[in-house]
Amino acid sequence: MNVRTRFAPSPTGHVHIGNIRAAIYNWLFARHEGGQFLLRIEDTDRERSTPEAIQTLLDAMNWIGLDYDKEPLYQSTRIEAHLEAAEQLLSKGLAYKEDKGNTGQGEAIVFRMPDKDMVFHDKMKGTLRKPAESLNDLVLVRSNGTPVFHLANVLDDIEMGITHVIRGDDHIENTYRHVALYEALDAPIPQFAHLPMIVNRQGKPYSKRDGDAFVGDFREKGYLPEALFNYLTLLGWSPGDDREKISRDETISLFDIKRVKSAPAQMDLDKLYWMNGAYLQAMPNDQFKQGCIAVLKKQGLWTETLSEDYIDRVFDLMRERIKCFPDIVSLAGFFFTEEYDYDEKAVNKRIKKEGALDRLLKLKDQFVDLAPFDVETIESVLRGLAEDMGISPGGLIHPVRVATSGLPMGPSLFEMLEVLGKDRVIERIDRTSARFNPNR
RNA sequence: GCCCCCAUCGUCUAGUGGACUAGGACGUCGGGUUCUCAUCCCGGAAACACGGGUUCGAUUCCCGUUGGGGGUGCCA
Repeated sequence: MNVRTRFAPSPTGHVHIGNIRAAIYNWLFARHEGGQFLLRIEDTDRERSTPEAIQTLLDAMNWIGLDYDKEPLYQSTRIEAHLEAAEQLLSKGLAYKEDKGNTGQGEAIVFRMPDKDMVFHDKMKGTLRKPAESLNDLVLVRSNGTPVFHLANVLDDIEMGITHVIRGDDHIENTYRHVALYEALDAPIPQFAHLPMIVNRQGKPYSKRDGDAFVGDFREKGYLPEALFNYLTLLGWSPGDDREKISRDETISLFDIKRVKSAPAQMDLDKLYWMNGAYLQAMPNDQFKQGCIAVLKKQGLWTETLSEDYIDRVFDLMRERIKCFPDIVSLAGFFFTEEYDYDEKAVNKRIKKEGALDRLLKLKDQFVDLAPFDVETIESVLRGLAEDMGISPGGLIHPVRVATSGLPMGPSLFEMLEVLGKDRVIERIDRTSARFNPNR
């Protein structure tokens, strides 16, 4: 069978995370089956469907890696066909005109639901049925002459030759009615699969009010498209074994719509963050560098004069500690500016303690004449001084770290100081000392 | 109200009548490695919503209850 699926969003300027997941499943199914994945843009709401909104949609799909076959079909080009089909249903007696009297604009065209229980087979949920008496007739064309979603949706799916409709399970109710429409239109009925929704912490459908509801939100926060893709893929589906980090190609070959869960799933941002870290760790060095640099530039921390050697060494130090590109700013910003912030708690604990500054300055004195200023010499001087002072190395290590980076944690201190360089280390210790000296 | 869908650790899930003292992952807690953080390693706590059936035997099948969601639009 020649499988053909589609993604049919209405462009609103944002792409909802639930919609993109539905798109992903359609895409995966089509790719797995060697079929086609098409895009239909439901742009009949001219108010919202601006060129920018459409571009946002296309960008989001491109970013997360959903390529589509053929040119997108714009629903607005199909209105004539929709109206014509409604007329035909009318002439066949399968629909009727009605004026509820409250519009004053004319008569609507209403589809007469057949007097029988509606049944369809859902690829995930099994056989679904609904009694005839619970299905009302369905408006196809409004009294103002515009076709409604149901008519347009079904007609366009027929036009595009869609064989499998994979969508959110909020559409189950519609499907009973759509099936009746397919029959009335004498068109082959596609297979359906209804995905559970993505819900928020309260178990309610994920909405924009929950934040992080749109693809763009994750992109802006520096998430990797492949990580989001992988995470979303696992939100409702699993390969059946313990694999979790699964490449795109592997997912395509493993994907089975029958293995999609039928219960709603909740976004777990912690796990997404973890997965992003897994992809970041696995990425080639150069790509990692470029990603970090992009964020630094955005934050105004980047200077073109930095030597290649310096940035390589910084990124080497940070490589294992970063799970999302923006982390480079909070964890390593001090490598790129003298105006780094001091962590208040760390300062209280390591700098403002009795005698801490004196010890720090003594260490600085040792640094002044140190040559070379490298990991080995720094470490031996520091440990030697600690021993002379009768304190543990940590008694010096922690204060220097806070003084030179502002942070209570970070990369290996000796390497960090070496990369920073002697002059800057001394300067930073002096500056810190002046700033927090109580006797000033 | 009526109709439809759903129900395993906090979260994502494995599980399709016995292999389950219910497995994995994220998170969390404890320990180890270490100059801190991260990584890594070891270990712990943590779930089959409830009640009836069916069966020699139910997480697994059926019914009901409860809870959540959706629909019942001239919205999509």
